[in-house]
Amino acid sequence: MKLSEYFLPILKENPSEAKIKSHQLMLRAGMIRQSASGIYSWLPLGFKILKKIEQVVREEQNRAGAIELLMPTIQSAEIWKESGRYDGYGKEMLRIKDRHDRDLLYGPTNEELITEIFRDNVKSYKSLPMILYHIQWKFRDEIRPRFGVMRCREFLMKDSYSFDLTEDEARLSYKKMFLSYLKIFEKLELKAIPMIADTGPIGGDLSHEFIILAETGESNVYTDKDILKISTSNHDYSKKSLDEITEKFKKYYSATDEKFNKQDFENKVEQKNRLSTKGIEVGHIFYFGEKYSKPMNAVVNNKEGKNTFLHMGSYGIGVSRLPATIIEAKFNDKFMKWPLSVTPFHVAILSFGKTGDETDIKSQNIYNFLKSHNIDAILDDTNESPASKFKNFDLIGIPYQIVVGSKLGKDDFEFKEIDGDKEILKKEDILKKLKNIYKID
RNA sequence: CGGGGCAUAGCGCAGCCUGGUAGCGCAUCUGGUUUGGGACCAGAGGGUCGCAAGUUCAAAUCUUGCUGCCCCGACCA
Repeated sequence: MKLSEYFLPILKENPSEAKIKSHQLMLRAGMIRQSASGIYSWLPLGFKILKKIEQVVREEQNRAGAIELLMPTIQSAEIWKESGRYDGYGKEMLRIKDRHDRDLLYGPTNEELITEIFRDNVKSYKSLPMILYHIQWKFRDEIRPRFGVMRCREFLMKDSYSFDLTEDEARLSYKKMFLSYLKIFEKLELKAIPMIADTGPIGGDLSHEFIILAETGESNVYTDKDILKISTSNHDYSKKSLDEITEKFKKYYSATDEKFNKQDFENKVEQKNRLSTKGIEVGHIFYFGEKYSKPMNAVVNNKEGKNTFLHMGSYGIGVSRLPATIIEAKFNDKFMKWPLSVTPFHVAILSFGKTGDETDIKSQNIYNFLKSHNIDAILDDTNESPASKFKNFDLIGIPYQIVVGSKLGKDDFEFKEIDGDKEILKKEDILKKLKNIYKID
C-alpha cells in the first residue's frame, strides 16, 4: 500500500476526550473514530489490526478443536424468556421492537441462542464433546462507557460454548479453552495470568479471568512472580498435557481485588516473589453445568437411551479490546511496536525523495519488489519532511523500517527494527530477512 | 442513576465576564524553496459559534429549556 493512496488520518495533537494512552494513540494513528458514546468506527489501519488479532484467536481456537459458526447480532426475546434471563439481565441489554411489535434484542452474549441451536440439532451423546464458537459484535448498554474501545458498548467478542455429557468431560473442555487462551495471548506477545474469578451474572462454579499485566490496567492483581515463567510451548490438547498445565497454574497464588486476601497472599507467596500490579481483563471462561440446559431442555440420549441434560461452559475473549490492550502493554512513551502476528504491515518504507526523483524511483522499486514476494509493505511516498515521517511511523508502530534516502549507494538500503540500529543491505537480503522474520515462503 | 465539567473550522484552543461584521496554531489546497527526527515563503478554501425559544436596534457573548460528549462511583470481554 502506498501512503499517498491510503486512508490514514493522522492527528498531531491528542483529542481532548481521550484520557488514556491507548485511546489517544488509536485516535491519533487513525485507527478508530467515535460515532457515539461507546460506539466506534474502525478505520482501515485499525480494522486491519483487528482482523489480524481475530485471526490469531481463530487459529488457536481451531487447534483446540473448536468449530466456528456465526450467529446473528439480533436475537428474539423468546429464548431469553425461556432461560429466565430476559428479566434478569437488566438494563445492559438493548431491547428492540420490530414493526410487528415483537420483542427483539441486540445480543450481549449467546448462551441461549447456541443452546437452542444445539438442542434442536444434536440428539446423541455420540456427537459429544463439542465446542462451537463465533466472533461477532455484541452490545452491552454500559452505564458509563470509557477509555475508547477498552470499555465500549458495541464490541467484538469471540465466544465459545462447550457441550458435554458429564461434568468430568466438561472440565476437560474447560481445560482446552484454558490452554487455548494462554497460547493466544502468548502469540500476541502479552503476559496473561489466569485468575480464579467470580462467575457474575452468567453463573456457574468454575471460572477464570485472564488478566494482561499493564501499568494502566483497571484491575489490581496480586500474584507470584514465578507464575510468569510458566510456558505453554510444550503443551498440546491431549488430556495428559491439559491436566499438567492446569496443575502448574494451580500451584501459584493469583487474585484480583475481589478475591484478594492479604493473609493468604503473604502466607502462600514468599516476600521476594510477591507481585502486586495492575492488569486488564481480556478473557473470561466459565463452566456452568446445567444452568441453561435445564430450563431450556437441552438434552441428548446417553448410552442407555435416556435423556440427559448437557453440561456446558462458555468462554469469551474481548477481541476489540485487544488492540488497546496491546498498546497499553507495549507502548513506551515514544513509539508503538506491534507484535509480528498482528502488525498492520510487515515493513514500512520511508522514502525521502520527491515525486519522480531518483530516491522516489528507488523506493517504488523496492516496494514493488517486496510486494511481488508477498511482503505487505506500506510505502510513504508523500512529500512530508523526513522528521514528520519518522514521527508518524513511530506512532503507527510497524516493527521494521526501510529508509530510502540520497545518502546511500544505488543498490543499498537502510533496514532497521523500529527501535533498533540500522544496517545497510541489498534488497535481496532485506527480502530474505523479512521472509524469515514473518515465516513467509 | 448520584456528583462535577465541556460544546466556537478536521484536531488543539482564544473570544463570552463588559452584546456591535468570528479569530489563532496545526491540518487541507495552489505556486515556489526545502529534505536523515514534527521545514520555510507567498497566497487560498473551510464555521447557520450543539439545538430551540426568549431579552435586545443588535446575541458566540445575557436568560431559559433541550441534546450530545467527557471525568469520578457501581457494572463488565
